[in-house]
Amino acid sequence: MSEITKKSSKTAALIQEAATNMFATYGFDGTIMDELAAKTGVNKASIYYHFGSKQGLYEACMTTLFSGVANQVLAAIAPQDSVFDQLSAFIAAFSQAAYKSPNMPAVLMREMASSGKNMPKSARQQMQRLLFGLKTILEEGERKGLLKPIQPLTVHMMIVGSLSLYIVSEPLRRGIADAPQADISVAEMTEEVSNLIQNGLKVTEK
Amino acid sequence: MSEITKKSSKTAALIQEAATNMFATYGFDGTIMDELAAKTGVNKASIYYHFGSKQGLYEACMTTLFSGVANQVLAAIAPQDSVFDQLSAFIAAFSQAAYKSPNMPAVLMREMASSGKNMPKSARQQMQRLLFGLKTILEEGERKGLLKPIQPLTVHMMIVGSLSLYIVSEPLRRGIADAPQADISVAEMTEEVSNLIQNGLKVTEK
Amino acid sequence: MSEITKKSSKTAALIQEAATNMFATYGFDGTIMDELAAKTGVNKASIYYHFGSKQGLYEACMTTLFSGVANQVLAAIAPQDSVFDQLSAFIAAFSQAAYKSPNMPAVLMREMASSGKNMPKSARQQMQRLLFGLKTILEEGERKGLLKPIQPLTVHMMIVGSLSLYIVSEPLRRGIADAPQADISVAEMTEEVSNLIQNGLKVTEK
Amino acid sequence: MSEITKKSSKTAALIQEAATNMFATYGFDGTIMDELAAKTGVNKASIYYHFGSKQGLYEACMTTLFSGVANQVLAAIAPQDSVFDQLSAFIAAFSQAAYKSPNMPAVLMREMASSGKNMPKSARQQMQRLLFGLKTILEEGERKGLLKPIQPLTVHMMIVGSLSLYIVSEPLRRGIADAPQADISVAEMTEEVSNLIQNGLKVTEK
DNA sequence: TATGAATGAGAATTCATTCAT
DNA sequence: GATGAATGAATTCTCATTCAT
Repeated sequence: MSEITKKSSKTAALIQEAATNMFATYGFDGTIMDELAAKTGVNKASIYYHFGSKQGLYEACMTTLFSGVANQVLAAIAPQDSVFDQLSAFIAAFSQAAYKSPNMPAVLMREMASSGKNMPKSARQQMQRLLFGLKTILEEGERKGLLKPIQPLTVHMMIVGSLSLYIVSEPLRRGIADAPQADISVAEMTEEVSNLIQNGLKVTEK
Repeated sequence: MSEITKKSSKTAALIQEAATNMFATYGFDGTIMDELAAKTGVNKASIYYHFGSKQGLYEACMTTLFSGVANQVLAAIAPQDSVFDQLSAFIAAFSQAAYKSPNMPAVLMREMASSGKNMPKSARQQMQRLLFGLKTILEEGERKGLLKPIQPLTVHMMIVGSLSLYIVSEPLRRGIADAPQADISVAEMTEEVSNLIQNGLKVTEK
Repeated sequence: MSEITKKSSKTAALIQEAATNMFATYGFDGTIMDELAAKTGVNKASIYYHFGSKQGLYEACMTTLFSGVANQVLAAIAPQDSVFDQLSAFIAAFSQAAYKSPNMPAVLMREMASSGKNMPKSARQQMQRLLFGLKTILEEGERKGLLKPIQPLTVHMMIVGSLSLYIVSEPLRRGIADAPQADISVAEMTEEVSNLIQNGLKVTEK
Repeated sequence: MSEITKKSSKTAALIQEAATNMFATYGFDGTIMDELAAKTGVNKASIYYHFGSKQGLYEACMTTLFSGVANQVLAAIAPQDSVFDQLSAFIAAFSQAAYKSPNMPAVLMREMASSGKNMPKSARQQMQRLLFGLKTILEEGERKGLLKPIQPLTVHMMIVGSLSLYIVSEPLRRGIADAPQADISVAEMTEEVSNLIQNGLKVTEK
């Protein structure tokens, strides 16, 4: 709907998947339509037939990508009862979603860096859904006297920022980390982030 | 010498400053030499005279950008005595550096997203210096029984990731945050991050 | 049969009408099959089904267009007795035909400008019929001592050129004419052309 | 000035000349930038460097073309004293200008056919200058009782339309004219047009 | 140092046409 | 007859880089 006229077809899906990878890896400007065509074995004109333009293709990719992540995370917190389980589930689900689809954090960081210049509204709204979910958890925790008051956005940025950065930097890290062996798995890192945030937020009764 | 042939001059400085902005805003591929020339009023050939190539210009920009940040942060923790003060200073200094030069987090996120494809070694080393500084603090804290054991990289990612994301997303945020009034200042957010991390890491004697 | 394979049908007629407009407005090269399809609501492949190719479509359009005009003009002079009435009728009929179907003069001028590159033979023959009709009138007038001798082609060009130019330039004229109020109706202009030509050709007895 | 930034250089002149020919011969849409580059031996990018876009190039060509013609014609009538000599000179000069630069009538007819869609304002103004010159002549003749009253636009169309059509159709004519030998020279045709118009306009004292 | 001009190698987009259903 | 999908071959335009002055 709107201008993103995604005509269903295997070809379109094939293109979109490959394009999402390329956009995540090389960015919008670094992604080359010829290469996408070559990579998918699809004629360049077909890409334009299905998506209208590079921008249109990008928007289709972003919308699908971010709605997928938002759905996964929100689905993961729904069945949880306690505030801490919800927080745990939120972080774990986001981490898993990002890890399984590392395109998302890559694209997210790039878009953030350019103030979302190319980001379609629909993709932005998915991020809003996530933030809203987190906000609900934090407010409930605060109301019940379990969590210290804090700006949801701060927590959101800490979760999304740290995990995205970590996952995205996996290839690069071997060069920055002081020692390769110091590298830890995403699971471990997620665990640490989750603990740190929960410890940091927990109301400590004296 | 190396490859970064920065012949000092007012022109070169002018170019580099504008280029840093453009690289941060549009990325390496999205930055166009013609536009840089137009924006600075400098002849395109002059840019090549001063920096050799787009890549050379980029590296000069990155090196300056990141060494500045690393120097600031490390200078800020040096005079601190207690582990907590050092941690505090680290976070505050990084936040201030990023806030004063928002090009840095933008470039950082972009580079992370593309696995540091265009990042010169010298710029990477500056990031390593930062991580090493943080590691030193955390290890000392752990040795003294003040901090829980944690991977320095985790903390690094939380600090750098959350603050970078926050600062960089300032323009975009009005669209993502659920309510504009929920937007908080960088100082407040930094404070919250600092508290949360210190609370989360502090060893709690029962 | 020939090359103009016009399979009659409502669809074909619809296409041809819209195509004639587009060819007249944008020229052969400027007319785009996709746009024609969009404008008519007909599937692009259908156009090819009915007309074989863009060139085939063009030829069908041209033939219809020019034979219509030639028939109208020749039918108008047939019932006239005097040479002057015939000349009058010729000019008036051409003017009316061109006015009712301004596609014709537009296409005519374009084709002339490109040496009739795309013009099918059948359409050219219609123009020849017109010229032959005019020639017959002029020769008869000359034989009877009523008209000065002149090349029929000269008169033909004056009639066709001036009226075509005038009719076709109606939209543009508001910009060229020195004053909008100077703009006159096609009928008036035709009248003036007719008078001027007849006055100019009339043998003046002393 | 304006957007038509014609950076002076031999190359630019070379390009513009060849482009004018191509635009006249093939029309705007039919003119291919690659061919122009090949024809001139100039790199394609140079064309864009000098003229910015195909449209920009077109506008530069049109402006030069039409101002040349207007200048020639107006210069030719200036030294004439009598109204009839001025009229004669106008027609002869336009004919010669069109004959020497047959690009002009071709382009003119094409532009008229598309309502001047691509015609820059500056080129239109040149045509206005011409029309204004003719108007001045006709009004003076009328005031002196030498010429019948007539709309200047009618005469303008007869002159420009007939001569343009004639000159432009030279190649095509062999196919339309009833007999090749009936073809007459531009000079003869111009003479006939000139006589016809002057005879037709002359006030005949009884 | 500075600059106007030039260019090779792309890169996005278009368009007439075809084909399977 | 009709249609969605596909495609090869252009075609316009871009961009980093170079060069002569």
